[in-house]
Amino acid sequence: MKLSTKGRYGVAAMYDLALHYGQGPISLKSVAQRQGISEHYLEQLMGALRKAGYVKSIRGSQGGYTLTKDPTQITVGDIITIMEGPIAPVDCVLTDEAENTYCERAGACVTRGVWAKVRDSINNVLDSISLADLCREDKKQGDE
Amino acid sequence: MKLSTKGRYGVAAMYDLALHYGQGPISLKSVAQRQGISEHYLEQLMGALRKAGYVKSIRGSQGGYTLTKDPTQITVGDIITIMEGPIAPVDCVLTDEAENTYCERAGACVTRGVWAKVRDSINNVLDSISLADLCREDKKQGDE
DNA sequence: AGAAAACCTATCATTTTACTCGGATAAAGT
DNA sequence: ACTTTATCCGAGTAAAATGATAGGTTTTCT
Repeated sequence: MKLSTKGRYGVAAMYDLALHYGQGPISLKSVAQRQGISEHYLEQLMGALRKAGYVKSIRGSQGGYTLTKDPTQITVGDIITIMEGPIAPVDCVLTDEAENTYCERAGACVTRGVWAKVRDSINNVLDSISLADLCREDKKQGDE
Repeated sequence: MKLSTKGRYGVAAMYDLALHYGQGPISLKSVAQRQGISEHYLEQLMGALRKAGYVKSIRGSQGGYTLTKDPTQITVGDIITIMEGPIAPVDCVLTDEAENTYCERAGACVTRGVWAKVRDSINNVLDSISLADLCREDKKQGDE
């Protein structure tokens, strides 16, 4: 039940972009340095976020990335879903309809209910936290 | 964020043992057949559960496994923890003290709070469901 | 004795992970 | 125009994890 670096790096990078929201394009080089991530690897991850429409890229010198939406409108759950696919502890609860595709036991499976509850509780947490929330948290720590 | 088969098989097997609790030793062969698991692989998994004290084994003909505690006293969280190690989306929240071991950024890391919340919400769900709960669920479905 | 079962160690094919490498393309400043 | 700074794109790759399988030993019941 571990998150891969894709998810962690994705959230770290998006959080970094949120901290600089409104300051023009931010280069991946600077993001990678601040967050301690391989720049080249991060490039690949940002491609996914760009295709999903969460970030916009500006090529060329002085280029970089910016969020396409306000940090209040992007949740940690959004990012994780893009980076790692739908959150689900087992494939048979990927969607509410996936039931029969993955398990012939179908409705008779009592453990399936457990995994669905786990999925929902994870999603509740992740969807309730926006990038803006993280930025607020950062500011609070800086004040101390 | 997927559970491995270790966790799933472990819960399935323990659930099977719970259904037969009080009926003497249950052979892994029968468990494996009912749950659709490789018998030989399941053997390895049961070793971990035995060492952790959740099951007792009786060797020889007519032997098998039994739970060491009442199904009400064993939670899904117990089993998953044995099979997959402590539940935590990232290593820096394995324990509340793991902070500094895994991340020099330590207290300044705002995402760490997110992972701790996810960890707690998963554990809340898993620790709240006992094997007895699953058996009750099974009976309910049988009645329909 | 013979069968059934747990127990133990080793090996292995496949997949996933977390990268690296090498370039192509694009825009800005000089 | 040229250089620099970026994003963009596809391939390759070493290491680890996963999900087993293989083959044998020991124990106990009938």
